[in-house]
Amino acid sequence: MPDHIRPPGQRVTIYDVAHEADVSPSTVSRAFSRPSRVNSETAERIRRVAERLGYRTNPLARALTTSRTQMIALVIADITNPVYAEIVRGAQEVAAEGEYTTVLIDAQESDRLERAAVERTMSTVDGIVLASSRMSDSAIRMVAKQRPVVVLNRALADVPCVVTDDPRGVRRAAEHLGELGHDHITYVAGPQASWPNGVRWRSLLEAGMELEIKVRQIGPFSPTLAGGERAAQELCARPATAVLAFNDQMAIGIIRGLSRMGVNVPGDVSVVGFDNILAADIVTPGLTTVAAPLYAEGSAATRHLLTMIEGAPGHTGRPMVLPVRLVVRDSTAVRNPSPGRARPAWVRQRPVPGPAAHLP
Amino acid sequence: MPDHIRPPGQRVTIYDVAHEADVSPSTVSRAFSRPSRVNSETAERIRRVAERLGYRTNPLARALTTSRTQMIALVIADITNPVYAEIVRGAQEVAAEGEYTTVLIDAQESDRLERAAVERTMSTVDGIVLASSRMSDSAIRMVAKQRPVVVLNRALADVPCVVTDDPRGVRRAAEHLGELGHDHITYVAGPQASWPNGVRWRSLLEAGMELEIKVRQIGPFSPTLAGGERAAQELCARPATAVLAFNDQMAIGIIRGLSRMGVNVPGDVSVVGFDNILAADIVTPGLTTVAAPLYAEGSAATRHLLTMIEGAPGHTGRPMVLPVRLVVRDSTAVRNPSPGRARPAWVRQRPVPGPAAHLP
DNA sequence: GCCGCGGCGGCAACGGGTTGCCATGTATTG
DNA sequence: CAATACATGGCAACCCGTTGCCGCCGCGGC
Repeated sequence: MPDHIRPPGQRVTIYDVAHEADVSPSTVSRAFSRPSRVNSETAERIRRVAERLGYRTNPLARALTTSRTQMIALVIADITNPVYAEIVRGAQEVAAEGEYTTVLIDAQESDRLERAAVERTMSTVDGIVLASSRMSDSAIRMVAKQRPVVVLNRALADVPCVVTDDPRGVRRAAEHLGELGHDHITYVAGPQASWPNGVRWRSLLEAGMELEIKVRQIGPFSPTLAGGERAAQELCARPATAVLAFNDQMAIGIIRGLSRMGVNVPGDVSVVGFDNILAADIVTPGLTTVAAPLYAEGSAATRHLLTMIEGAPGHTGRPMVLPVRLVVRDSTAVRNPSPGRARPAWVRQRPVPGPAAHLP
Repeated sequence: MPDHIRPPGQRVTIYDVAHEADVSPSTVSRAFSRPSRVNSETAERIRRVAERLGYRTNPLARALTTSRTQMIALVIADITNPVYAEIVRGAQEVAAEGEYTTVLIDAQESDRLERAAVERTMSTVDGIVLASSRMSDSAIRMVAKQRPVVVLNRALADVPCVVTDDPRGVRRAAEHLGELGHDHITYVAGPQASWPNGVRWRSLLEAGMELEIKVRQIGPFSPTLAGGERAAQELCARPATAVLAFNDQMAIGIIRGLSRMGVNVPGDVSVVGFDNILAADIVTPGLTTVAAPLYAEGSAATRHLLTMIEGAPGHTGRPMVLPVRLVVRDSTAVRNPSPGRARPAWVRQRPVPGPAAHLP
């Protein structure tokens, strides 16, 4: 029982410890932050007193002078989107190793909210990982000027970036569809503020050139199940036999929307997604999709961020590119032969709008 | 162009603004934190100068004296679990209204990690929402002694709590299964550290009593797809016609596991889940499940937390209970009649272990 | 015996705001 | 016109650690 009276609910400070251990506050401070700078016996005594009093160093006060909070921010575009879960895990793992706390910020797919949140948080963290940022390039650079920043899923000059090899993923998807006999691929676009959205479309354009597959784009749609279902409606008006969706959630929405309208996947339409989220495996039919190394994305970005925080210059040359792979499941199949017709067989002259038009 | 030379990369402080606006630092401080305390013209001038210089108040420095950081922590058990997404959204909404920043902490289903993270973060936030905490009661109380805390999905004396009406949800599920002719329900347990897990089991026991339905429990299993698949294996060894799973992810795992072994859902076995995650709607067959008002959970808990932070006494009497509802989809059906047999028809004498034992 | 050096601990300034208290100056009231 | 009240702004202490610098002490070398 400490004879020193501690008012309850009051934090214990180095001054309390110093008083109790009969040393100066600076010695207490050093006992924790620079143990080599103080006699080991004294340090031990201080540590024991601190323990007894329940002393915890106040990170805010420490940060005020050192301007290091041992916290990093991880900003994700949409917590509702399961892709981020694995990215978060990867980031947390690395951060924890380096004794950093990760604070997660959900931008809710909003440029404005993201900026506001970053603005507020910036000064309390040592660095920031922007995963799929919806902010403008200039806004990102502004942030990067004030704090170490690593950008994920987006390439940007002068700021360290980690991206996945989407062009290769798109290429593999296009090859796969081509091999199945498809000569036309419709890209269902996601948010225009999303950088990979542009990359994927351009990659598809390019792959289409080389593989002699025609491509077109519809959208943009919201990158959600609902967005996919809306896309399905539009697909009915402008039919296709092969669809590449911006992400898995949209792809699943498309499959559902199409099925509801009596279109068979993969019989009538093949659908490919992006990300390989868990649901891609549980939906019927299983979704063929381009899988990204999500965990690795999170950990790579964070590792890079930590080295920057430790003083290394941000490697701003080329973005770090992580490999992807095509996971083939049951949502893609050989093209439904529709001899002599430009349009696929399932298209009725007047596509029935709205839900539930099951074929007999 | 300010004539005052600002060294680049250096933060602008109230002293800079004070110098430029020709007032004392305290006046600048008040101009922001207590505008009524300073002449409105002066305040306006100060604000303009601050704007011009790009001044931002340093939240750490402010917190040092006020011990208010305008941040709250939201600790979730597992970011991989989609239920938390909506909870997070609800919490963020309310927090944002009150000008608070939400920092998310993922406990990764680990008591130890959760404690460590809370320990580290506690002193930098004004309050904490513990959503599905895996910590011990005493650990939670310890935290609650130092900071305002609201606990979600768990009831605990002396700490404000928000819970869902699981007993009623279980009761509704049992009634539903009973009406379909099931006289035996197997509960597939989730993590033992999860408080709702115990509640759900006990509620099922009770409902079984009243409705004259036999109940039993298997598990615990991990509350994931994989956990559900393992449970499916065990269900083969100890067959059942009706299953209530701890959550949707497990329920979906069970459906998949059973189908892989040739068991039909809902033909042979009815499955009910908990939470009504998005995937419950996209899995085949659609999952019958007990839906919780996730968004409301997050917002209610946070609202309560904010009032506590503003000084209101935490309402620790009875936990706040939110209503649930049963969402009936296709994973439940009339019990497969298996006349004169104690065991359901699909059980072979020696259940085939391992995957893929499709019936002809 | 004197000097230099290394180990250790204290002093005091600092980081960036916040706030209690007081000194003005002006408006209100009797 | 004196007395009082209020609006406004400055001074200085404080929040809690961190760190540059200095002084003290003991030891070894010349």
